[in-house]
Amino acid sequence: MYVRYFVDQENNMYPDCKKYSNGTLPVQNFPVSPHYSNYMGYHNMHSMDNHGHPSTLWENNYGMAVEEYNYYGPGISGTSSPVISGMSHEQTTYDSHDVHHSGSEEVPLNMVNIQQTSGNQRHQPYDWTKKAIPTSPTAKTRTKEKYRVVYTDHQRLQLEKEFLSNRYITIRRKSEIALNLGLSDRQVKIWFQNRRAKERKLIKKIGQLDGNMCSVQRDTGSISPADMTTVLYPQSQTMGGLQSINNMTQVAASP
DNA sequence: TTGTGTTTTACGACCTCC
DNA sequence: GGAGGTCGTAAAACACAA
Repeated sequence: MYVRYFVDQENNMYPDCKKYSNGTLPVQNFPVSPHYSNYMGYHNMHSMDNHGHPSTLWENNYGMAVEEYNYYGPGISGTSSPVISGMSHEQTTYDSHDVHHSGSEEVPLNMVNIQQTSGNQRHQPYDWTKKAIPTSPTAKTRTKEKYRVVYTDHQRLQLEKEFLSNRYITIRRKSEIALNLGLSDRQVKIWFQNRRAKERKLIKKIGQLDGNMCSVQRDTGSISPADMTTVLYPQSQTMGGLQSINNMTQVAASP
């Protein structure tokens, strides 16, 4: 559904190299749209109270997530990225121990083991819990007390890996990643949205700095996401870690 | 330490599609 | 009508120079 929409949209939107000056992505070979009419929403998003105990700050207001999906495409076929060549969805590893279970409840990683991430201990565990937390389940907006967690390096790294594999995530993969990383489906979805926006921003910036983007496409006929990834992240083939990704993006973003 | 610029989550508005 | 998309933006988190 939406996939075809974007294929069409992007085909129409970016018939030529102007797409880059618009800061948008090149056309991708997206899979045929998955059937996800049964998709009912995202999983519970848990939070913790001031004592570090899980609480359902944002309870699922949209019903239970449906675990069964009729069909899902094989992901982005024909877009095997050289950046992560050989890494399929199945090969993208997630550490099961990263999902912390408290009783029967699954607690988002970033709210549980921040202290475990990135030995530099840049993030202080539970710092966010020290701030005012809406006491009402309905107080989920940011109007008064903005609610924003900082994802762990591991979460971001895995999301980056997935993004390098597929710019657009299928319902199944979204659920899998959400489960494995202890995030909600909604968080994964929004992360991908923000990540695409970030890439468009980078592309736009690069396009402004270097008008060669048009010539790149002209020379290659069309530029694949993998090619674009190589342009954006020339050092990322080793996937040495999130820090390298961050450095690369910062380099790409810097004038 | 502080001020400032950048990046990262999260959301609302609006869109298209089915 | 509900899904997810982009776009713009708020605000927290972060980086870094002074």
